[in-house]
Amino acid sequence: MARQRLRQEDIVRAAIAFIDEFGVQSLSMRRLGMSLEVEAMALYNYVSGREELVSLAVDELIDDLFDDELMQEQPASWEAFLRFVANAMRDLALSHPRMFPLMITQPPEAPWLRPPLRSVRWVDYFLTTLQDYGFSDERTVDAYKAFTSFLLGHLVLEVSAMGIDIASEIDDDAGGGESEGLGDYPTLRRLQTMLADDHSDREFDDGLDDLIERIRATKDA
Amino acid sequence: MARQRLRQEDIVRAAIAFIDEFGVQSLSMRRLGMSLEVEAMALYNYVSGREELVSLAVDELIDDLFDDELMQEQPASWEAFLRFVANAMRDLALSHPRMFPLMITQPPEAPWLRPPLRSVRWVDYFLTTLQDYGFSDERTVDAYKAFTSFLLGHLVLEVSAMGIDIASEIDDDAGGGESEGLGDYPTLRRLQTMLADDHSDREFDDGLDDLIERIRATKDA
DNA sequence: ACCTGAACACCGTTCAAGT
DNA sequence: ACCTGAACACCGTTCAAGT
Repeated sequence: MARQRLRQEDIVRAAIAFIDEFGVQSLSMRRLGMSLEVEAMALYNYVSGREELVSLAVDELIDDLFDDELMQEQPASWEAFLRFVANAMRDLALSHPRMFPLMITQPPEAPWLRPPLRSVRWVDYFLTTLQDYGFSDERTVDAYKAFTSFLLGHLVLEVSAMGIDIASEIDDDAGGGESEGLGDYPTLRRLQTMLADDHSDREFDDGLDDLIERIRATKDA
Repeated sequence: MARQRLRQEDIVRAAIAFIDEFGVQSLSMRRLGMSLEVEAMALYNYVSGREELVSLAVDELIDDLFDDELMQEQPASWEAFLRFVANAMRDLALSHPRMFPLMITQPPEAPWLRPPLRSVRWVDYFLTTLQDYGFSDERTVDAYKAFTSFLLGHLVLEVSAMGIDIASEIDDDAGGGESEGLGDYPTLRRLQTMLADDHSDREFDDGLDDLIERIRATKDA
């Protein structure tokens, strides 16, 4: 049969593709094996089990982001750096909406690694860069905390608004069922279209501007 | 045997207790049945399946928060209201750390319901209250978006820092394994203790103060 | 009306056996 | 060294049967 040797990375990438398409709940060792034209049990030569596989999938995505986007060029300022990281992470979240909940939900390597920046390599790079731009230790840590908290809040909301059901592969009732039974909630009914208006891009940029403004204000205080 | 009749609410509360203790991944219909001294298959008379059960568990917690905390008294100002809701939600998240990821990860009733305020009743009440304090339509919606995004960011991070593994019931390697292999990351190593310092309470309060300040600044603009 | 027990089609994972 | 096939202990869910 001239079967090619499996490699852990191929398995992990297949898992990411599978989760992107069908959701984690649908990922089984047997089905993933099928997609790789191998018996499920062969996967155990490369990963210790399903749990580790999911964890590796998350790590892979985070590492990709680091390698592809960041090591390229040095940004011109710390503001540009924050914008760059924020937008790269946002692109990642929006292009893998079924993976993103796992990124923030899997336990990080250490409790002081805050999602979605969840690897020592990443966080060290982030902190070092800020320090290179003259941030003190205190301000570096403050900025890291404010930045992660901002990023997380926005991205979870954006992904959630995509209506992805991380649990099932089929949406029973897709589409924007509008004002179903909102009769008892007049305020909600009146504001509904404003709430549904999607200004994610602008909200994200404005929030980021705000954050940068606040960091700037305390940077040299 | 004088078996008591099951009720859906008892099943849902048992599911919450089970998830709190062991995590969602450990919840099975058979095990939950055992904890209620009933065969698993009896549960299907009250819930359509495991998926609905988890969804009901999330709703139950959100409803509890609404009933227990909010309907009590009218707060003295919109600032007091926001603080009240924020702290109530934070208490809920911290006392059910294994449920919280489900609250933000389950698809909401409508995509414009932003977690963790994920019920029409809740959101209508929130919006109505702000309007009672003189917020215009635009400012109400802006405040709602800023508030949910703030709350989500902070709470996800706090829960994540608790190191809860939503996937498994046993932590292989619990405890604060400190500076394992941080040799290649000097910045991280130096800032590690500052990062690990838990100032969640202060960060939350400061962030909330900030948010309220920003909302105040635009309220009558 | 509600619960049970057996059954079905799946899981994750182990392990002896093949090559 | 790596993959397979059978096996084990579990799942969620259906359904006929009991009471």
